[in-house]
Amino acid sequence: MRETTLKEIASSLGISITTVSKALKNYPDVSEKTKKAVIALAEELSYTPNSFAVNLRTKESKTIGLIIPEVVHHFFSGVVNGIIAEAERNGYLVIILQSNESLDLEKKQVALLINKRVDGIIMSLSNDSNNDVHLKEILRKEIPFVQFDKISKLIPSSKVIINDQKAAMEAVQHLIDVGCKKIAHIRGLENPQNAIDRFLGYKKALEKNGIPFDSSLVYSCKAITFEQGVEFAKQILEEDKGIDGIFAITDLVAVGVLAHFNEKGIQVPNQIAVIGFSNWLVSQVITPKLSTVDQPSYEMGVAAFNLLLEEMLCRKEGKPFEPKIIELKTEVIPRESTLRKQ
Amino acid sequence: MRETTLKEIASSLGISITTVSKALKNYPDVSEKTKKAVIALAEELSYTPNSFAVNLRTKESKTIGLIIPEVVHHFFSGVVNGIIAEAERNGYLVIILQSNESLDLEKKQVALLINKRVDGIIMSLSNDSNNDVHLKEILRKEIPFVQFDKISKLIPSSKVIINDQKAAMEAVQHLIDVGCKKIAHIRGLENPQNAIDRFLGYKKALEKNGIPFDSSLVYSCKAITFEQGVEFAKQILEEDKGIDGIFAITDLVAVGVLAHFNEKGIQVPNQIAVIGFSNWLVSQVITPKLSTVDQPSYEMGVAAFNLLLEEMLCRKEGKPFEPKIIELKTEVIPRESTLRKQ
DNA sequence: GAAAACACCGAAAACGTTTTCGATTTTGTC
DNA sequence: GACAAAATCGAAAACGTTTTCGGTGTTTTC
Repeated sequence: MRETTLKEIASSLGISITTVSKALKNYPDVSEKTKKAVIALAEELSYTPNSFAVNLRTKESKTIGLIIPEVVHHFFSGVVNGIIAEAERNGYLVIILQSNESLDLEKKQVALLINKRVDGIIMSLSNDSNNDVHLKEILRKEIPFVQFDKISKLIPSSKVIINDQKAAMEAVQHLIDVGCKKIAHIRGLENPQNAIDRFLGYKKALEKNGIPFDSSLVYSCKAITFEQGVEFAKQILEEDKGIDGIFAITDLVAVGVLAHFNEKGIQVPNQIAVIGFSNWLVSQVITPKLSTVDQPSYEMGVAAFNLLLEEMLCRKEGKPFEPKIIELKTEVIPRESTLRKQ
Repeated sequence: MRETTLKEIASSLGISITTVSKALKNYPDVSEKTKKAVIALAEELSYTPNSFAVNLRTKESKTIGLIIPEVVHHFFSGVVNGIIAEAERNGYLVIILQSNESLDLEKKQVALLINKRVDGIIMSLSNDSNNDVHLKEILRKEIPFVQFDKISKLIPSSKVIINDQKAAMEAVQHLIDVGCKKIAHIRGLENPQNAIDRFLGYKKALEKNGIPFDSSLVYSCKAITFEQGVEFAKQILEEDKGIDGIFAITDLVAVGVLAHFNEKGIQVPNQIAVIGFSNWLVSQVITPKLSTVDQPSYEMGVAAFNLLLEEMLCRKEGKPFEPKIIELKTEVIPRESTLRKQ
């Protein structure tokens, strides 16, 4: 299947390649007559420009790269949606790579995208990634770059984030508002900024309400799983410390807690109230429905792409670019797991 | 940031571009000495070939396109994972597009991929897609093409599928095996082959066990949602037909059913047993844990890419390609929602 | 010592497009 | 009718690579 080229149209019409090209791009120095003829023939032969040649000539591919730790995660799926949709709306395609939380893989993938010469890169870092040379390389090459969600504060690029600390504070405040006096926190792994910030938010909320912080009420996940939630729920019941509220690092873990409480006949929320984080699909279909904090994932994707686009346009004109940071609003969503009957 | 080119290396070493290119690609007609020199300098200048130029010259981009109805779906996330991982392992990148179940969008996206000149296309069709011209166009252009999951039987391309009918039969057989006598089916939308095949499997299983088919026991979803499950559960209880088993088109719907039954105090599985389909994450964390049918999503992605790769290699050598169909095994996963205490 | 074989290199074409700049033709003006 | 201005076109370079094919010069063979 030979594809039609400008050359074919040109020779078929007895004019030059230049003129054909200009006609199709509506240059002012081509007569209406020839424009019509060219466009008609192009249509007939269903001409479409060879993007490889265009890329080479224009030095851009209208393609961006996206690296995320995992697609399966509900939150990332939402972001991916937003990025893809917004990119497409602007004539860009998206190459997606998954680091699977592996720093090595992440480095390889950055290198891959750089030498594919994508027009820009959007990333959410893997847990161990921080200030490494592969991220600096992106900046050094002046490749438009946006970080979102799991970011490195040390890399001065545009960013789209939520205020995890504030969001966590609000979640814990919500527990306090419904009457919880002794609130436990099931926190995430050690490294990720997310986990740290949410923990700090938990602490601050307690402080603000004059509740003394008690480190024995903090349970640290070894992995972010349902089973981990079940386990801590079991432990909490056994320890019988009088905990009446739990803030979990994420919905999946919270659901594990709920499952165990259901099994043991613990009344949620009246005995113990539970709130999660991220508004996973599962939080809406579990019994009792899980209160949580909604992260605007789709909007995050849209914002990330738009920041990238801004930088791409700016760089194209040779101007220097000033990174921007967008902080999106989160929202506590109260559901059955915290709605106490007074 | 100027990127190093072959030309720069050549003039810097006082040799021709040709020789540099050959040296880097380890051609036999370059002396070891010049090879070493070239490689050393290339390393030093951190040369990487301009992929735009390579694409143009070689007419391939080592990039494939993937169109799916939605990423958020747990099953598709798994497939995407498999495709991306296997593609990367073979030096290919993946451009992902989402049709959002819109035929129009799907058509545009196929056109987009075609004129991006991806090396191949993998697709799961939107619900209304079937035998349309955009799919035929892919074949006509002899672009390597693999369909998976939601396929069109009318388009002769390679395919990776599960046997929905057989899987559904096994699910229903499982219900029968645990003692269900009157089994309802909550089926999917009208068009998708999936929904049709699962319905047929339901019917066949009944037949095989001498249970008369009763069309009033089939409930048709208007949308595949949790709420739809709740609604049908309500209806089933109100109608009080003596239904003691339910096979739902997918886990999400089944979870809706369970939620309502939980609320109404219906004993699952002893009064009514429930089985879903697809093994969503949610099925493992709901109470009672939902029996379901596991679809090997990751393996599906791997298989799809490998079929595509096979065709890409074949076409490259100018040979004709014979489409292959791979059928992957599914497995009934019995959990609490069907495990009756005898 | 001539012929053949071999080792090494480079010129040049090709991939298909975009854009600059100069050339030609047409139109307008007095 | 002469000249300027405007309208229209095309040659050619450029993007950076890959690959064919021919040309040297050197070594081997009998």
